[in-house]
Amino acid sequence: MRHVTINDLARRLNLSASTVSRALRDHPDISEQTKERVRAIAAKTNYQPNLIAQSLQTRRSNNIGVIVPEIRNTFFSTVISGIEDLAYESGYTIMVCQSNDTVERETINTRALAANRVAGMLVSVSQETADFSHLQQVLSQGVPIVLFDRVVDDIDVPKVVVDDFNGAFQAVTHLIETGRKRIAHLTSAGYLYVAKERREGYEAALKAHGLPVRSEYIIEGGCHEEDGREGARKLLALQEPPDGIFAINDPVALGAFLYLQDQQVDIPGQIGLVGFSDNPNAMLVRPALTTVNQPAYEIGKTAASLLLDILEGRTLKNGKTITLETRLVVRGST
Amino acid sequence: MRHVTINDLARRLNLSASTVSRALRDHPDISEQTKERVRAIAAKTNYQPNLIAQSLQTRRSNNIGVIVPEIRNTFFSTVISGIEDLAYESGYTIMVCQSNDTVERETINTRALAANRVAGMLVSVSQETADFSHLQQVLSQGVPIVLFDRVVDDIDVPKVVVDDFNGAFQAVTHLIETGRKRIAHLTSAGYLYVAKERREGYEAALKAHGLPVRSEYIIEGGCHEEDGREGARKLLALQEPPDGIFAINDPVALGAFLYLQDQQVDIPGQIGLVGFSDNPNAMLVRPALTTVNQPAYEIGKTAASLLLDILEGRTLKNGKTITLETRLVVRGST
DNA sequence: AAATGTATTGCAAACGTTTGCGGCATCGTT
DNA sequence: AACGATGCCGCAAACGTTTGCAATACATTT
Repeated sequence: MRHVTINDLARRLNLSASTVSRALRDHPDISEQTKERVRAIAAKTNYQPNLIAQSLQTRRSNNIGVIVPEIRNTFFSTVISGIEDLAYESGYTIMVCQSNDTVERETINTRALAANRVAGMLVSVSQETADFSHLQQVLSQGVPIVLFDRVVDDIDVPKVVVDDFNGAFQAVTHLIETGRKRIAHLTSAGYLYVAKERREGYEAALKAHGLPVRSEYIIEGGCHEEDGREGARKLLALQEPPDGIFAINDPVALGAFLYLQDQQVDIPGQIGLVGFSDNPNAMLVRPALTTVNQPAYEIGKTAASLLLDILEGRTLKNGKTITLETRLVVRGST
Repeated sequence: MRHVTINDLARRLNLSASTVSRALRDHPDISEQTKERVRAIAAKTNYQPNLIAQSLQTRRSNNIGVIVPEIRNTFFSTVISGIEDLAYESGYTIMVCQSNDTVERETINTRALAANRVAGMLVSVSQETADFSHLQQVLSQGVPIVLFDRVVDDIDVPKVVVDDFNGAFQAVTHLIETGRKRIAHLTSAGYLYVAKERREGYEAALKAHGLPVRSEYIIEGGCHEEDGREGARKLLALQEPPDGIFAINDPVALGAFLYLQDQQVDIPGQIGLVGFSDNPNAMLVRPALTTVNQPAYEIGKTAASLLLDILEGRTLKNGKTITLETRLVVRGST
């Protein structure tokens, strides 16, 4: 009813703990015969090395921390899936925290992970995060960080992002090329890098086609479905409603979609709609949602592999940024 | 550039490590004055207790392991969300693993978590799992387990499930009451408890209304969207296709939905369709999918609270089963 | 004045590993 | 026969904590 230790094995075999330890790690100093004996009894008693003790001794850990705004949200859960798959292959375990999009909880999470002495962290910052001292503190303790998706500029670590600007540019260009002239943007309040990039892509596309950037067409809200509903409501209430909407992500786009549908607005006839992420459920609505594909699983794998490179000493911990390609997926909503 | 330890603090204050330790945990033996000094320098140097060392010493850990078939899959990610929220409140961190529905990886995961000396485990078994020795082994090491959703009968631990039988019974009854007589069931091959229960609910509802259980109407496949497509294809190919379909879960139902729609089948006119889980995207299709609501977030919270009860000694670790209610949500697909 | 009590601190062992170093056979070499 | 080399193993310290016990200083009581 208790975990069997290396000392238990040593006692049963009349050996010292050090010999058992070395035998288990196949040290050349130990004779093949005793190695056999040790392995046999280890298997028989279901011995499992205490990674806690091991970590303490070797000062290295085999788990990595992950912080995301929220675990439900299929984008992030898919990223986590990618992270876990790669971590698993490399013998790491992941500790997952969610910030619920508050800096406060994000800060507590970083502390908890640091206290747990994770080997490194993968984080996607909260919507509120404007100050990065909690991340700097982690770095100053020698714990490497890799940021993904929700990255921040002012911190020199590797980052994995998609080409948000270009994705947005393509999306809005597509709306324009299909004949829309009054194009609105549903974005999020806060300091999000992705929001900034996508908004700039939106504005650049308008300008590139000689269209004005109209502030009443830019609605700042949150990142969830209800924010999309709310944004669509505001847009419809304008005296000159838009004929195209580019949403910061698919949940927001779907919220807008459902609201517009409720209001008997014809999509794509009256208003064309484009999302961002290519969540699986973007294909479910009718007309299906045009969106920008963002390879969530790949992002997770890439971020994890970047971190593992650092942990295994294959690379430095400084800020190269990997930008994954986005791809416009045209469907019925435009 | 390294973690500051209790000894560092002791040295800087000309105190012993024990005094610092006691001061930090507010032990009455220590004078208020030195407590202040210790707290001050701890804050200033950003001291964080090494939980690894602490765990080793106290032989207790503050992280709990979670194993699910797959993290993407909104049902499980929502459950994890619930688990994390509750764990966070109680000062625990979660280590998340996915089995990808194989026993092999599930077994390795349990080992890894056990080696990490988690305080307890929350697991939803894989589709393949028929042998539970890996779970028994964990239990025999004194590590409590709580099963959720994908539970197994032959193991005496607390479990959190929904009333699968009844949910299925309601769903099929609803199909019958809306006039269908040839009702098919898309289920999964394997040993899944939930599959068994739902299938029994399906059969019981048929019998209760004097309808025959026809084996050609029961398609065993997997749990994903593509399995739903495939199942629907097989059903349509029958010389007497069904007029109602009850799917084991929403992904499968949506796969069937999309296939039927492709084939110009009228839903609900020609075939009525019911899913299980009430994923958010069940509302997105048109007609919206009738489904059985399964409170994923609640399941996570409940399972976590059960485990925490055990960990904090508020209850025993034996097998009470908590059954959460299911609720039929009638929408356009029936 | 001695004894007792109280407040505050330190010593040292322990948790389960890993690892440098030294010890002791056994063996082959000269 | 003496020597060094080699093979195999154990001692002990260390990782960063916690905690029982002892130690010290001072105040209080009889």
